[in-house]
Amino acid sequence: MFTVDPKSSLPIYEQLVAQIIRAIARGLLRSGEQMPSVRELASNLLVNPNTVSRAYQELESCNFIVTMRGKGSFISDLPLEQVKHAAIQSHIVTLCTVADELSISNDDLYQLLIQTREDLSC
Amino acid sequence: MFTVDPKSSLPIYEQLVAQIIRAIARGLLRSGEQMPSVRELASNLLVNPNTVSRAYQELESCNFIVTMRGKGSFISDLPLEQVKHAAIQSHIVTLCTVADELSISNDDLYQLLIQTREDLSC
DNA sequence: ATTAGTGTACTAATTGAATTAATACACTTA
DNA sequence: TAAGTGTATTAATTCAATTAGTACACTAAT
Repeated sequence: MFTVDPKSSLPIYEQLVAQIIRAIARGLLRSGEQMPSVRELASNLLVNPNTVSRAYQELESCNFIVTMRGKGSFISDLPLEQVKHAAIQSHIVTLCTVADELSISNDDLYQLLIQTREDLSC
Repeated sequence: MFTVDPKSSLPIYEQLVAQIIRAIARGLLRSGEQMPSVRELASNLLVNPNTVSRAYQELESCNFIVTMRGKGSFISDLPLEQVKHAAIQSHIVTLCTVADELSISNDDLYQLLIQTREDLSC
């Protein structure tokens, strides 16, 4: 279900986080569904269980999953929109901070955003 | 004119970059004006000339200043708006990339932006 | 109680990037 | 030629990030 490249400069646990978020956003993983156990996934991917645990902790800190010691990790049942907004918030704060420092207006910011998204989708 | 804290976790050259950008955005440094030389500023701040040079290079890569070997570094004469947009572009790309991954719409993004900027100005 | 399953705390090794400095070089102008 | 400018190169150092080994803690079923 998931794959990992140990040679990538992107940390293994980040690779996992990205894949799992994508799977949730696409509806491949649904609310309440149980994730593979830390040891099981670690064994499949040939990495240390702590590495998978780290990924799960990142996901839990963004409320994408809920984890219960002794039971397992489960896809969160919070509204997906809410979770996604929380997940992107830090990036927005960063952008706004820089925009403030440079005195860039909201309108300018929005124009740049629209343009950039169009460019990225090509 | 500028100050620096060697004990800060923020690198010295980043501290300099931030201060100089702020000074330009506020009009304290004007188009065409010559910056202090690398050695002079380094000597004032008690840091290595390369550290100042690094800051100047960052600024030049964002087109805030123009630098000429043997002559000195000068505040860019590009339109300020253009320079500011270039300076914020990388943050926008990051945000858009994450938004794509989470399938967040432009409208949602804009709402979050507006809200965050209001919150920050309090 | 025991067992097998779950996640996690703690520690330590290792790597690797980031930062800064020393030094020597290259260019410009007077 | 001299004194000023920025910069390339190298290396030392620090420091955070990543990962793994191991032992612990919790849950549920038997």
